[in-house]
Amino acid sequence: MSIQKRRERERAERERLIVTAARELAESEGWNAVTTRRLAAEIEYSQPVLYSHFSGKDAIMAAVAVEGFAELAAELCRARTEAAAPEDPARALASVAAAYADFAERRPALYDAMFTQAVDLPFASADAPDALRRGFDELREALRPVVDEDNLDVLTETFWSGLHGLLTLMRDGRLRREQHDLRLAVLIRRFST
Amino acid sequence: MSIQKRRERERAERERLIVTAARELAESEGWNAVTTRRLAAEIEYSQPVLYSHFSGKDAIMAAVAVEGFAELAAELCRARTEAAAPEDPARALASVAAAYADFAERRPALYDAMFTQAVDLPFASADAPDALRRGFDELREALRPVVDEDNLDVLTETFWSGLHGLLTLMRDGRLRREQHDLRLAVLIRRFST
DNA sequence: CAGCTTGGCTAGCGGTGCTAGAATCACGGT
DNA sequence: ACCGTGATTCTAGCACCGCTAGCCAAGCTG
Repeated sequence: MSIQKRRERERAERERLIVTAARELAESEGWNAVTTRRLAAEIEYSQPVLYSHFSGKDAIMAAVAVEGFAELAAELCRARTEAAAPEDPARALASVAAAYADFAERRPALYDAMFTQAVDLPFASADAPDALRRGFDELREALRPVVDEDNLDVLTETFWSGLHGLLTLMRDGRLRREQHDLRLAVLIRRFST
Repeated sequence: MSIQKRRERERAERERLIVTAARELAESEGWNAVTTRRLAAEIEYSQPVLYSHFSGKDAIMAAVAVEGFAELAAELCRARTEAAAPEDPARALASVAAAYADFAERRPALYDAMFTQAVDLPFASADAPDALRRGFDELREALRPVVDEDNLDVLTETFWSGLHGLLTLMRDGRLRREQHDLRLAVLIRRFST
C-alpha cells in the first residue's frame, strides 16, 4: 500500500532527475552532447530506463522545453510588473522585450528546445502547455497599452516573431551582435503607437 | 593537356551532381534523409568520393545553401522590380515580403540550409556569399522608399528578422497557418512610414 | 614496356537512438 | 519459511550514422 506510494514517488524523482540532467548537459555542452548513453551515465542508470519514462529523446527534450516555458513566463511577468509598469507602458514593453532577449541569450540550449526543436508539442491549439500560454499573455499585455490595433493576438504573434527572428539569426551568426540593441530598439519603436 | 581539362570538367560536373542530388533529396524527404550513404547511392559513387569534393556533410549543405541564396535573391529582385515598383513603393515592399515568404514555404528544406543550419558560412562579414548580400540588398531597397530611418541597414535586419521569425515559427507549428497573411500585413504596416 | 601516380573502392571505426530478452529483485500465498 | 510470480533493471545487440585507412586498378610518363 504505502510501498506502492514510495515506488511512485521514487519513480517521479527519477523522472525529474532525467529532465534536469538533460537540461544541464544541454546547457553546458549543447544538445549534440545529450546522447542517451551519456544521459544514462549521468543519472547512473542504464539506457533502457530512459525509455520507461519517455518515449524517446524527443520526449525528453520536450519535457525540458516545458520547464523552460515556465521560467520564461515568470521572467517576462517579473519584467513587466516590476518595471514601473502602469505609469510607463513603453518602458514596460522595452523591459519585457529585453527580458525575452536576455533569456534566449543566457540559455540558448533551453531556448532551442522550446522554439526550434521538439516539434511534437501542441502549440497553437487549445491544449498547449499552460506556461507557454502565460508567456504569450505577458507579451500581449505588455503590448496592449502601447498599440492601437484591432487584432491584438495577431499583433503579438508578429512582435514575438520579430523577437524570435532577431535572436535566432544573431545566435547563428547571421546578424552582428554589436548592433543587437539597435535592432531591438527599432523593433520596439515600430510596434509602439 | 586537353585531357586535364576534361578531367577537371568531369570533376566539376560530379560536384554539381552531388549538390543537386543533396538538394533534391532534402526537398523531397527532408535533411534527415540526406545521409552520406544515401547521397552516394544517388550519384552512383561510393561514399568517399563525397569527401574528395567536400570536407563533410556540413559543407555539402552549405553548397546547397549558396545555391538557395542565388535563387532567393533572384526571386526578390523580380518581385521588387516587376510589381509596378517606382510608382507604388508600398506595393513593391509587400510584393518582396510575399516573395520571401513564398520562397520559404515552397522550399522549406532549402530555406533551412540557408538560415537555420550550416553555420560554417560567413554571414555578417566582408566575404559573405555574394548572392546573400544581393538578397539583403533587395530587402533594403524595397524598404528604402517607405521608411524614414537614419540607419537603413539596421532597420532592414530587423524587418528581415521579423519575416524569418514569422516563417520559422509557422513552419514548426508554433503559429496558426490560417493567420499568416494577417501577420505579414501587420509586419509590413509596422515597417511603413 | 616498366614504374609510378592518381582516384575510386571495400571494409571498418566509433558513435547514434532504440529494443529484445535475460536476469534479478521484492512481493504474496501456501 | 519457502517458492512461484510479477515487475523492474540490465546486458547485449540491431541498424544506422559521419568519416577514413588502406588496397587495387586504371592511366600517364620515361
